[in-house]
Amino acid sequence: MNGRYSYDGLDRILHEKARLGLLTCLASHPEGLLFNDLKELCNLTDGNLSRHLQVLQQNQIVEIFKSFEQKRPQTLCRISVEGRERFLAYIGELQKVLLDAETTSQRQNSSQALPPGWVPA
Amino acid sequence: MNGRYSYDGLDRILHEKARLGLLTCLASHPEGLLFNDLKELCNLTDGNLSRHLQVLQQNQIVEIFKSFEQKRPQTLCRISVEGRERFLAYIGELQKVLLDAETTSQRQNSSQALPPGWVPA
DNA sequence: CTACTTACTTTGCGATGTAAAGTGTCTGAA
DNA sequence: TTCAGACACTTTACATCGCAAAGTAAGTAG
Repeated sequence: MNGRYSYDGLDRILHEKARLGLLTCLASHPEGLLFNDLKELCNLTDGNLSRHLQVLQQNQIVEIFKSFEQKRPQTLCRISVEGRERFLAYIGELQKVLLDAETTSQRQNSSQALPPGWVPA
Repeated sequence: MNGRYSYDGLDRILHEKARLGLLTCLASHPEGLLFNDLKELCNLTDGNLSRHLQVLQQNQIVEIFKSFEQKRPQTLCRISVEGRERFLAYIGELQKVLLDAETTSQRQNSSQALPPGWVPA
């Protein structure tokens, strides 16, 4: 059996600070969001956002659309059906982590009271 | 103001699949755990575990102790007081993510019905 | 004395995330 | 009409990171 605390369901693609923010954001806005909206909502730089969207698109987690609005290029980003599924599965695993974390024993070890024979490394 | 979805509280050191497992595990076992217990609980290879513990120790998140039990070296690992604080703060931020994720709109976009003028990238 | 096990540590390297630089188009001023 | 600057991204370069594989050291069995 796999380790109780291995959390294999934590999809590497989604388990990334920036991308986790992006996906959470996109999941709450199923109609899609523009590049600049995403940039500000997730507090990312242009290059950063571009790169992460590329990764998400290549993994079929988001769909990217282009157009020209008022003579300027615009990028619209939308979470895909598959992306939503993967995101929900990921979130489910996160809930497991939180559940495990809540069972954290309250008693503190206070950096002392170690059986003899142990020396700090 | 920072982006609504930037999740700055997601401490990079803790926001790592393996280390998140390790910390969750260690937080639930404040008396500490042996190298091999951790290895199995978190389903990690020796090298992997060694490396992550080193990172966690250098960041004062865990304390490492050595001893010889039955003529074999033993490594005991325990979450530090500071480590527990950082872990709880991290978990708090995770809860925010889950809360945001739950507000996910149910209506699906079904990969269609896009305003005209948009073309797939 | 040799091979094997245990308990890790170190090394090497490919993959990843990010800042900085670059590209292309449009707009307004000189 | 030319040049600077804004806008909307994309590409590049690099340093960091995670991980598997190899290495170390000490004890044990044959």
